[in-house]
Amino acid sequence: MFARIENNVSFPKLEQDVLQFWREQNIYAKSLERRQGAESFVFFEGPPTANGMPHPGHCLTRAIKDLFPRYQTMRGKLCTRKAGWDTHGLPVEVEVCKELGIHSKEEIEAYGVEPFIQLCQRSVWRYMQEWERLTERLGFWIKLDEAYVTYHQSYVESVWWSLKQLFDRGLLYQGHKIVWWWAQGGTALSSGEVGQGYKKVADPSVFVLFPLLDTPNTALLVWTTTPWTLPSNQFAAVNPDLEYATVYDALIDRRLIMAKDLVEVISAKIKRELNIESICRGQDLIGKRYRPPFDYYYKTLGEKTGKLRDGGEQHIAWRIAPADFVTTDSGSGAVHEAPAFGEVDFELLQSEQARFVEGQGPELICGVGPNGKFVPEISDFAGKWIKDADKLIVRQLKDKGLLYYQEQYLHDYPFCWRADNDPLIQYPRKSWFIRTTAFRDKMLENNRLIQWFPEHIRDGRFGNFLESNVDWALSRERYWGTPLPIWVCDSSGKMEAIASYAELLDKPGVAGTEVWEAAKQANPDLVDDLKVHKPYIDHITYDSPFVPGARMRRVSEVIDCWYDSGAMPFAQWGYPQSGSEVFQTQFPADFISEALDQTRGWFYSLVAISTMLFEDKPFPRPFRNCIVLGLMLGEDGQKMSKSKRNYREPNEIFDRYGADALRWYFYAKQPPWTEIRYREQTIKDSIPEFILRLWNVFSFFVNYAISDGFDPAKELRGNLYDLTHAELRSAPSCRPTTERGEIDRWILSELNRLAADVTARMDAYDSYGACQRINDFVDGLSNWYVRRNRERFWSPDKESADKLDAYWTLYECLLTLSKIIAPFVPFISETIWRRLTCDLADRVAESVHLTDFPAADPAEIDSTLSEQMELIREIASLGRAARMEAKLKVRQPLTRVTVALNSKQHLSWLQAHDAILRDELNVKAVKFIADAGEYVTYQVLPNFKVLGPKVGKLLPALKSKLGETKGSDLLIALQQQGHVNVAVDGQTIRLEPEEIQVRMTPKPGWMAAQGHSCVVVLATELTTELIEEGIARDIIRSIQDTRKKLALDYTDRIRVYLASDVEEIQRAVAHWADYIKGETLADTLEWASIESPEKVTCEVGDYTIDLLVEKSLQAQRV
RNA sequence: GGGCGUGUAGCUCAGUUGGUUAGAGCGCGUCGCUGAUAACGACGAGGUCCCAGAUUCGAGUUCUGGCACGCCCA
Repeated sequence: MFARIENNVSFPKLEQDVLQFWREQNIYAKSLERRQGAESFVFFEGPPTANGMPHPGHCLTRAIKDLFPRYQTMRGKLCTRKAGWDTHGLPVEVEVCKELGIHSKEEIEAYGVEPFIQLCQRSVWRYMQEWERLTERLGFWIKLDEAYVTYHQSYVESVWWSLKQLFDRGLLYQGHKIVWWWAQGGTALSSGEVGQGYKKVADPSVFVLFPLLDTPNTALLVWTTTPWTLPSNQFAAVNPDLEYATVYDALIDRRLIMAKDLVEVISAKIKRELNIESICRGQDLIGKRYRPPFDYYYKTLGEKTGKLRDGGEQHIAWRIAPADFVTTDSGSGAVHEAPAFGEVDFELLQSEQARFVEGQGPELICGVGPNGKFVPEISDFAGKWIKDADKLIVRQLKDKGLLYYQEQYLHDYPFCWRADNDPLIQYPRKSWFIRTTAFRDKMLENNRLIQWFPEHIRDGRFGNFLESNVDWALSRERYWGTPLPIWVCDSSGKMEAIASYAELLDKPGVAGTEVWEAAKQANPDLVDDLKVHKPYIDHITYDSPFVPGARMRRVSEVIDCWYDSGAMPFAQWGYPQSGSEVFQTQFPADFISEALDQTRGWFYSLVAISTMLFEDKPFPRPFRNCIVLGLMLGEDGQKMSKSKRNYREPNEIFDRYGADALRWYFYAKQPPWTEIRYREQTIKDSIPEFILRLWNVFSFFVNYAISDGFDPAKELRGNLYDLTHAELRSAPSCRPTTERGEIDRWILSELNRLAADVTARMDAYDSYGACQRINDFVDGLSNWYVRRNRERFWSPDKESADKLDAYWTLYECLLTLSKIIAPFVPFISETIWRRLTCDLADRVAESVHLTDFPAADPAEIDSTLSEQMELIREIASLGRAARMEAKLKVRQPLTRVTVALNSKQHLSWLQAHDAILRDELNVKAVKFIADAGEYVTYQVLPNFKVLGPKVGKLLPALKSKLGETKGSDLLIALQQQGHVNVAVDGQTIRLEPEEIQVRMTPKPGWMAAQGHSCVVVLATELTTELIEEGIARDIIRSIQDTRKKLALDYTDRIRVYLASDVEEIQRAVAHWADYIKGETLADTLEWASIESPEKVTCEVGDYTIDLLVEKSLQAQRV
């Protein structure tokens, strides 16, 4: 027998019980065992960093990540889910620095790299427990105890192996990267740090003359805001698509070239007329040589030329180059290029280099040292701090007659966030790169095969990013990260890559391992994985294979931690040192999901690495389907922020509303890729809207089943497991669907349609659509099936086939539904399943998560019945609307409603089911009519979708023509002839029945409501009899209300005393006494004068009546 | 400055290939039910679909140009 449902259900409490059950019975492990040998559904976990508290955004990611693996597991796939943790990188170092109260690299070095990385290693687990607790509490099933960890030796070695592949294939190279550089601190800053330090400052803005070599007395007018970069000038850039003017400046007797659109602006600045002499396109200026303002480099390299790739020869520098970033927003339309001090400028250098034969093109010129002071070659300013040199440089320009105009320029410029008087400069640093550009087309090709949700990511954000791919700057001059596994010969500079620690130890003459050994001896608790990290790994050297007597030493850098996470498809298994077999079966992933910010992060690193390493695989894209989650905002629509407290902590949400409420909110309130506003109220709402509604149906079933002794366990026979329809049929009293009543067949049909629809949508990764269908079904189950069938459950005949049908039908609905919703709301579904099967515990799946996802049985689906039921629900709804309009409450019986139908399709079915409408609308009769000319006017409209393509421009004319014709005449003609001819603009159009649509409008004077497929008309006249019956029902309602206020049990019998002088009421009571007594379980119904303080006064129609209700003694004896 | 996205009811959001009454939930209002009861149901009001042009017989939906907001990159 089922256990009674407690009155005050607490979902968080239920969830705790479920969690305990899952833990004790290892349900997750069993769900995997059950699928051993089955086809895989591969899921990759994008590793989070556990050095910060998890917040609601992480809950969303983890909820989505849980949904599809659970679903696919129930669908029969084997979906192992290996957790992972991202542990390297700058954020970890920053956290540790904060604790130590230090900032710069010097301070880290002073503190000691060895203790520093030991702190880093411990710091990454700081919030581990919170993460694990949240993961479990949310119901995210993943193997936490087998998690991959990016600092583990096996993981690092996998990464090394992959880098060695790239190195050996010539894809890993050293080059320059322009970084934001803090000269005083001697370190590069991350973009996040740079973003923190912008200030508004005034810098010099100078217009400088670059005299052209081959055009006499003519100079290019060049603009810059950083005079200190002029000595390092290599090019001048113009936009080839802009128009440039040659103007004559009489005052200095020179011709100047500048953007045509800026002539006026500049003329206004210098306050004199500039006459345009000629105009050309920027394209025509490309290649012209000029003399730079300073000749520190020009004097040796100025005449140097190099061979071009496509033949010919050209000067390597100091000529005009094309650049589309040049605009006419400010300046002169020509820009000075010092590639050392700007990223776009550096790119320009690279594209120039690319035009030359290897080794013949321009080299980077950098006249400033890492300390921000000029190098000795810049003899006039050597040793000067760059900003201090600005003035001197401008003065020199003036002396040389090259300064055309100078002003102050107000703009935002980044400063160091730790020392806010130190300006940052863009500065070239040696860096390691991966030649990803060589794989651009392959990556694009792979990208095209990925299913992105939403779709626009593919050609939008991600596709664009790939299109404009630049080589991956891999190295970081930091401490806590995967060391770059490259050793350099200290004599020849030749290099090789190492794939594992063992390989390193096998090298001839290896030395330096004692540093690690000593550390381990001093502190045996030291994690062994640290031996492949800085500083220990840096001490390991070996004999150079290139130069006898020389040694190989590791380069100092670590790598970008995005490379770590992008390597997870193989590194999580330690491949290829171990895990080859499992890697083969677990690549690529069927499904991954992260938020939008991972587009250029994890999604890119996965695609890039897999494309480069697994070219030979038939399927080198690392994942097939990817849901890109929207960003989550706080309650106020702003970014979530701890300090603003604009969101409630996940743990509090779990305690107040439960994990299911949160999950349902994530899945059912919006598609996952939209921006989500995290609102506590909306999370709370998912309880009454869905979870509680479902629970009420379940509780209704259980409580009645208990009182009626309906006990499936006693009847079910044979092999049971899933309690599918077929298994339920083993019970003798469980009749075939075809033998059950129509409403049972209807809800079972809906149930099977639901299973089919949810399967289709989930297979297409449309979780939002799936939830909408589930919601619709639960609504129909609760507000139509249960409501329409309550009386069947109350029926006193416990053995009647009809009553048993009702029980079996509702039982099946709840069982199947619990399986369908299991991936979404795993807790309540588990509770419902287990309580519905409590007496079958050893004969069926112990957990709903160990069942198969319900398969729809097409034989159970009756789509005609669905349509019919929908229609009758629409009619009932329209009838209520009409009553509302007429201010006739449902308690007042009426003689008749008339339903005018658009189509006769379901007429006979409706006629056979008028009892439902009589009951729902409280009327004595329902009349269906096809020709409702008496009540409505017909308006005939073209069927636009069909006629649009057929008649095109005539459509508006046809529409008004149809409007002029009397609708009912047209319809009759159509019915009689099968078609109708309409003359429009001199043409005759033959209309078929399906080419028109009919709209009915109630005629004035009737109480009617109009829907899509019918009009419902109310007969509003009231007879004495109807009024009396209405009064009786009012009285019943009042008595029931009083019963409730007296807290009577629903089986208690009562005595009722009434007092009223109104004749109508007295007549009504006399007439309907038995009915009233029956409905209210009253033994007696007497007129009396009531003096008791218990007396209640009720409104009945236009009058009032006094009532006294007493519990009947007789009843107490029963 | 560039790329991408978003803009629909008081709020949160749907709206599939263009088709003529633009939907849901919450909130609000009115009413009902009282044997699912610390529940439940019905009905209603509420919309210049950001703006302006264009394409089309027809645009919330397609195109162009704005505006606002967000994210990423510079």
